[in-house]
Amino acid sequence: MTRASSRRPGPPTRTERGIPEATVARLPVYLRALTALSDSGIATASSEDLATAAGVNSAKLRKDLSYLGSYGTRGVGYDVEYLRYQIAREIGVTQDWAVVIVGIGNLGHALANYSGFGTRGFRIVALLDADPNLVGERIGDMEVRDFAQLEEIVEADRVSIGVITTPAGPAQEVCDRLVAAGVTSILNFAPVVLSVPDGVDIRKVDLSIELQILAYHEQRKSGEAALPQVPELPAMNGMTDLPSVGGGVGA
Amino acid sequence: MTRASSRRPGPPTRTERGIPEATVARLPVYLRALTALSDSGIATASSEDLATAAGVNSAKLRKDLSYLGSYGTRGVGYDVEYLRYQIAREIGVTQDWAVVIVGIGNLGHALANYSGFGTRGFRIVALLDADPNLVGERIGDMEVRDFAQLEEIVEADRVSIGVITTPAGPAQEVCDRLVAAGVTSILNFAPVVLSVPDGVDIRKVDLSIELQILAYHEQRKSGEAALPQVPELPAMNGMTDLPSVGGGVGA
DNA sequence: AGGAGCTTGTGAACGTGAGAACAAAATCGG
DNA sequence: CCGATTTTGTTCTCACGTTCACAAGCTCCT
Repeated sequence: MTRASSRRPGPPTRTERGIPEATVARLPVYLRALTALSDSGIATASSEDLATAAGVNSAKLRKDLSYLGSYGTRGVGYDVEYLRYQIAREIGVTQDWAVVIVGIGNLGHALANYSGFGTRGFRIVALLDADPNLVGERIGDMEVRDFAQLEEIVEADRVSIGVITTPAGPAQEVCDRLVAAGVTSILNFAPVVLSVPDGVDIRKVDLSIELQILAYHEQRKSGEAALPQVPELPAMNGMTDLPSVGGGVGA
Repeated sequence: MTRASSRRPGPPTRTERGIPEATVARLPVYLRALTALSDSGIATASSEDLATAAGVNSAKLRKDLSYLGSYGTRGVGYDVEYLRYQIAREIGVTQDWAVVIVGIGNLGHALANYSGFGTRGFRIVALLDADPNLVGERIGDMEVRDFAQLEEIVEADRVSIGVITTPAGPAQEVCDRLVAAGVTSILNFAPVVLSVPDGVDIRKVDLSIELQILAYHEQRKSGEAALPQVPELPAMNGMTDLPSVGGGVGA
């Protein structure tokens, strides 16, 4: 994910279509905040209002928005609808993106059932699984299809985004097939590090990792003193039956 | 999440229990990589091996590990089991953390069904929902209980981590109840910005946002030229029926 | 018309994170 | 026992991200 085109010193490569990655990650948050404000019938909002709604501070928000252009009015604020459209356009959710979900286990099921998908810039065009027992099952108004059909589906529906909700084992193979079929963006829920060629973007969502990060901070809060300083050599006999940490929510 | 205790210049507050947040976020990844190596029967690994398995570069990995102490051997590498234990201890997953899941919709169901939970340092002690139709339903070997019982469950089982998988609407109220009951770490899947008092850690997982970030990059790849430069004033009549972007995988 | 009062957009300072490069320390072979 | 080789731990430098602070610009009131 080396996407910042760094060319020369100065501010982090502004203008000419180079928005910092950290800003890109926040644009969807602003978009949601604007949608909420819009739904409340609010027509204009200051950077302070928006920042509160989005959970960031106002300076950061203003700087982020400044990468897109000057869409505010000094002394007044931002027109909610107008800014919302501009951000949606910048992100690319004014058009619909075709998505396939591969791996219809618990999580794949949950995502497939999630109704608020089609109305948000993304359209699930296929649910795929290699398990013959699952193929044919109906979920909502869709039917699970055979993973073997991947290539023709990607071609027919111009799919550019794939979601992997398989267990860890087959994830890399599924990923390779997706890439070979022409998918260039992948959202991975399997607890493995996937490798993809240049030009393919990949993002990972991992429940176990999130929980472990919380656990780290939690440990700090409760027994700051209960934590032994640095036990140089823990009992070796206990090490083979450690809880097998390191898994994930693969299916 | 202002957790770095910055006191004076120099390297980012090393030693005395101050591990940079970016490093903390990678420790679980290393843990998983070590577990995989261990399962393959590999006893020793160099920083290069580990870095490859974890999907980072070796300099970063060595620096990250150096915050924990000197657990490697120069000229040799790291003892896989030993390092795994040290990281697990640092994160805090050598003990078991009690977790409650609130909101048993599609996603809550999926998480509840996910079997590989108990063996990884986290133990689901309750599935809660306010909907009487759901209360009593069996999922695996657990039964959905009434959200009203939250306080007694948190107290009885010393729950410190809560997972919110409700829709956006009730999420803040659920969050407040969790905090009031004594939960100090929250993992939020609802598509809203939750506010919590100091001392409570919160992390967010949001499918919509991940997809939107992918869409942004995807848009760059395909029509670099198809994208109009900066349309200053889009047709106003089209703006009210924009796809209502900004939702999430709230349930 | 002109000044008071807001609010944006941005330049500059600061802090954090990443990567290159190398000295220190361990093993191994002769 | 010593030098060659390997690999860690750490230092230094650069890039990135965040925050402060303020000039520029807009509206409204008198």
